[in-house]
Amino acid sequence: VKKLNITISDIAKELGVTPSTVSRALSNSPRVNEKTRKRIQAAALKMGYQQNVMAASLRKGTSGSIGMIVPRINRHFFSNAVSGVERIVNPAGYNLLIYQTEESYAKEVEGINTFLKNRVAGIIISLATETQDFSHLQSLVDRGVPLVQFDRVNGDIAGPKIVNDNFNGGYLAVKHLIKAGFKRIAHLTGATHMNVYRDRMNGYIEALKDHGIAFDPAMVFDNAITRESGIEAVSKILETKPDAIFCAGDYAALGVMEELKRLKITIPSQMGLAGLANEPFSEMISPSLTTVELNAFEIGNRAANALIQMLEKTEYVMNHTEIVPVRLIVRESSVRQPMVLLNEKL
Amino acid sequence: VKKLNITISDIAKELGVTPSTVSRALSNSPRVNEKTRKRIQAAALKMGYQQNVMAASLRKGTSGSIGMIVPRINRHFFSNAVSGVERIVNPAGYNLLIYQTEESYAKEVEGINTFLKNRVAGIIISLATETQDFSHLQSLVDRGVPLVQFDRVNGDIAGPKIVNDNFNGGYLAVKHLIKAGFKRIAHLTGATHMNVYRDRMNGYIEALKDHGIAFDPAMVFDNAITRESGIEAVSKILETKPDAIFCAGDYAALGVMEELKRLKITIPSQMGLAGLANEPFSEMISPSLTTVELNAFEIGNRAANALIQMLEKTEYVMNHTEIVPVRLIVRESSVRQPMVLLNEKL
DNA sequence: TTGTAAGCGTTATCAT
DNA sequence: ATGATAACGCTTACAA
Repeated sequence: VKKLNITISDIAKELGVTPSTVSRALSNSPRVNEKTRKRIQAAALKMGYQQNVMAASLRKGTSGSIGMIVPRINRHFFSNAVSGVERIVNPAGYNLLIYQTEESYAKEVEGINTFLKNRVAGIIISLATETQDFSHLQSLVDRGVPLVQFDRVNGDIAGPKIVNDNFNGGYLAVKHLIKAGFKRIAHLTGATHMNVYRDRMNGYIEALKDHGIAFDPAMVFDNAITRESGIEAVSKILETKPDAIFCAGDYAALGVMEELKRLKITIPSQMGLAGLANEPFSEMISPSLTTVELNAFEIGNRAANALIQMLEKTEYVMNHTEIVPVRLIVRESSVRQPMVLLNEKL
Repeated sequence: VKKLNITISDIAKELGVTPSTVSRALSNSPRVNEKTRKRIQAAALKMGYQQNVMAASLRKGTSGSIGMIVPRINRHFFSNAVSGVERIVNPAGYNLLIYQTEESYAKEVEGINTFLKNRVAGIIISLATETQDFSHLQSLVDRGVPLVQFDRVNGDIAGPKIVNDNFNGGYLAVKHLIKAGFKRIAHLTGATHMNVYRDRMNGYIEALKDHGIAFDPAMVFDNAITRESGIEAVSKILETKPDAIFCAGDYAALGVMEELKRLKITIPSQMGLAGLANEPFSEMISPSLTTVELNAFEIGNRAANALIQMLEKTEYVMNHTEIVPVRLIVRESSVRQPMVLLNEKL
C-alpha cells in the first residue's frame, strides 16, 4: 500500500533538499535554481504529489475557491449561468463551489455560512424566492467578503449586480403582441417583491401606455410562475376577457397553453400567448411559444468577471448594475397569420 | 471596520478561557462545563464566529467535503442526480463540490486533481463520453480515496457502482413497440464503449429475440445520441425500411421526430418512435414521446449513501453494483390507436 | 472541568 | 540559491 498523501517534506527528504526549496520549486518561484526546479517537479510528478490546498490557503489566509448560490441547477437559466461562471473562474485558477437553495431562505443562509466556513474568496448569488430579509448579505459585505449578485438581486446591498433587461423583456413581448393585433393583454407574473417580476411587469405597463392602451390592474395575476399555477390561473384570467396573455415565465405559459387547449380555446387565433425565458421546451411545444431569450451564459461570465475584479483590486467596492440585453423570439403562439408566411424566406 | 475573521483565540481572550475550551464548547464536547459552553456559544454567535474548516480539516487530516464529477449539470438526469446526492450528504455534514467535465477526458482528470488537492473525503463520478482510459480512477483507488461511480461506469475499477437498469430499459421499450404491432425496429444508440448504451442495445437485441424477430445489425446506428445526430441519422435509417425506431436517448428521438415531420412521415401511423430518459420535453412535444423513466434522484441518493458507508467503515472496499429499476412510459409516439382509448379510464 | 502544547502542510521571512 | 523557522487556526493527547 502506497503512502496516501505525499507532502513537500517527503519530496524534500527524497531529494536531500528542504521543504522550502520544494515549495519554491513547485510554485515556480524565480528564487530557485533551474536544475533543482526541474528535478523537484519531476520527483513531485513521479511521487504523485498533490498540493494540500487547505494547508496552503490556511497559510496564505485566502482560499482559491469561489462560492455560487443559485435557487436550483435544473433550471436552464441557472445551469447555464453556472457554466458561464465556470468558464471564467476555472482558467483564473479558482474552483467553484455550488450551493442550491431550492428557493428556501433557510438554505440560502446555510449556504452562505458553509461558504464562510470554507473561507471562499468571494460569493456569487441569485436570491431565493423566499428571501425577503437581506441581513445575511449585509453581513457578508460587513465582513468584507466580495459579493456579486445576479438575476434576482437586492438593490440595497452594496456590490456589483448583473441582471437581465427584464423591463425591456416585458416591453418587447407586449409591444409585439400589440403589433400582432392583440388589444386586451392579461399578465401573469411572479412574486412581486422580486426585481425580475417587478421589472417585467413595468415593461408590460409601459408598452401598453406607449400604444395607447389603458393599464387595467385587474388583468394582472401574481404568484403565477409555475406550470401548475399557470393552469390554475386560466379561469380567473378568462373572466377579464383578454385576447392575449403575457406570462413572466415560460413554465406558466406552458400551463396556460395546456389549460387553454383543454378548454378548446385555440392559440393564437382565439388567444395570443407569450412567455419569457426561452426555456428549451418553448420551441418544441405546439404551438411553439413566443418568448424572450435571456443570455444566462453571458450573465455568468459577467458576474465572474466582476467578482475577479473585486478580488484583484481590493481598493474599493464597485456598486454598479450591469443590464444584459434580451431578445424577443417570435413563434407561433402570437402570430395569427400562418407562420409559413413569416418563415418562408428562411 | 469589523475584524474580518474571528478565531477561537479571539473568543478565548474575550471570555478569559483558553482556545481548547472554546474548541470543545463549540464542538459540543462533553468535556466542558454546561455553563461555560453556553457562555462560549453565545459569544461565538455574537462575535460572528465561523469555524475555519480548512484549519480544522488540516488538523483532523480529513475534509468535510465530497466531490462530484458529472458530464454536465444542465441535463435533467445529472442535475437531479446532484440534488439526490445533496439530499443525503448535506444533512450528514458534508458539503458538495461539483465539477462539470462537458464530456471531456482532460477536464475529468483536472476535476479529480482539483478534488485531490482539496482533500475531499470521497468522490462520486459519472464518466465523460470521451473517457476511455481509466488510470485516473485507478490512481484514486490506489490512493485510498473512496470512489463511487454512477450511471456511466467502468467495471474494472473497484468500488460501488450505481446504474440504471439500462438493459431492461431497452428491453421494455422494444417489447412495447413489438406488442404495439411494430416489426422492423431500428435502433439509434450512443458511443458503444459506454456501458449505458451497450446495455440498452443488449436489451433491444434480447427483446427482438424473445419475440422471434431476427436481429439485424444493419438496423443499428451508433454515435447518435444528440438532437442533431438524430436528425442526420434519419436518411440512413430509412434505407433499412423500419416501421419503428428506438432511440437510446430522448434528444436523439426528438431529432428523429423533427426530421420525420419534415419528410411528412407521420408518427406513429407510419413510424413508431420511442426514446429513453424521460426528458421533461418528451411529454410536451407532439406527438408525445414514449420513453423510459430513469430515477436520477434515487441514483444520487444511493451513490451518496454508498459513499458515506465507505467513509464510515473504512475496513474494506465494497465492490457491488446496484441496478436501479426503470419504468416504461407509453405515450402517443408508439400507439397507433387513438390515445383517448388508452387514457379514457384514467 | 480546564489548561498546555504539539502538530496538520504550507508559505513567507529571515538568515546563510 | 538554499536552509531554518515561525505562523496560519484548529484539534487533541496529556497534564493539572
